[in-house]
Amino acid sequence: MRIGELARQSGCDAETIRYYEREGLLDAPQREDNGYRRYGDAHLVQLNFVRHCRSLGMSLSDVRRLRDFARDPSAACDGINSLLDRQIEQIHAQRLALEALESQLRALRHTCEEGHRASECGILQNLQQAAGGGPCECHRTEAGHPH
Amino acid sequence: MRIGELARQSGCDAETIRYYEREGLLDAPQREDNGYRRYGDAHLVQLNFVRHCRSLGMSLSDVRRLRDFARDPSAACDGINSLLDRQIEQIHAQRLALEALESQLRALRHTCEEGHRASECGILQNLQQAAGGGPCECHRTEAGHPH
DNA sequence: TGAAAACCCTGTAATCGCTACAAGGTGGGG
DNA sequence: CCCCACCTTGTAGCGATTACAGGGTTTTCA
Repeated sequence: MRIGELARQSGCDAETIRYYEREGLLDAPQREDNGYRRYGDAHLVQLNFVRHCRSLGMSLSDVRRLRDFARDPSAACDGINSLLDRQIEQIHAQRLALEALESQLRALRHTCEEGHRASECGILQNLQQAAGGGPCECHRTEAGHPH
Repeated sequence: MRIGELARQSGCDAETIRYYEREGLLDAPQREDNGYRRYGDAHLVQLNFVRHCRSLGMSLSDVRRLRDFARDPSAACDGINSLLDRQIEQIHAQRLALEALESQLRALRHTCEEGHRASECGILQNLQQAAGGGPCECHRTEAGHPH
């Protein structure tokens, strides 16, 4: 199949496929006489592998490492396990950070209703106070929360 | 104060400060005869404002918009509120995505213990199966989960 | 006084994972 | 023959920094 067909079957943009080839994540395909890339089913599997890993939040260099493991079936798989452990740890930390962020933003949001002028806006007041070194709703400490 | 001092007081790298100035997030400071930037306390407050908004996950263009609101105290603050609402919605969606990701990764991780060879590694098997169009632990449907 | 360390300047390129061109070649149908 | 869809390579853009290179200036310490 040609690159457009591979793009359709994988749901991946043709330019992204060429990008993966340049980055060494996809084997370079044969070429037709006119220079067009000619792919086989093995390329589709390779590409799905990359997309699936990406959907799990892995970086392209992580995908490259997994591909290397897959090509050397006798190698110890401890590297795979620790790669996943690191990935889980990273996602976990990001999730905790986003949870904190969301509650900070909600606290800040509660300091203003609609229809004010900017000078009376609790949100803006909080942000400006914080910039001046003062306290703010979004970064207040747990102790002493009035709710 | 000079840029190094401002960097120390704000906890922001000097190169980042120059970048903010180029991007119009920080007023251009006066210059000494030798061309060095000379900042006042107002600049520190401006910079803290930017850093605080960034710590809430806002983009630089959002910060610019907030700055514009802060400079026009008589403007309606509805724009500020909806900016925050959009920001909350975005962070919320990201958090949900990360939660799903984390549980997918943990499910995948459980398919392998240490000390195997790569060919026996459940993780790699799952990833390769998924690439071939088959089922995988990380993206299985809720129904029929054996645990 | 003189040298070294620490600071400052501008401008440019790198990061990551794509995405979007520009400028051209190829293939098949009406 | 023309048009449209497809393919090629190469280059530049996104966002928010970070990291130089290649210079000039100031401070410090012996």
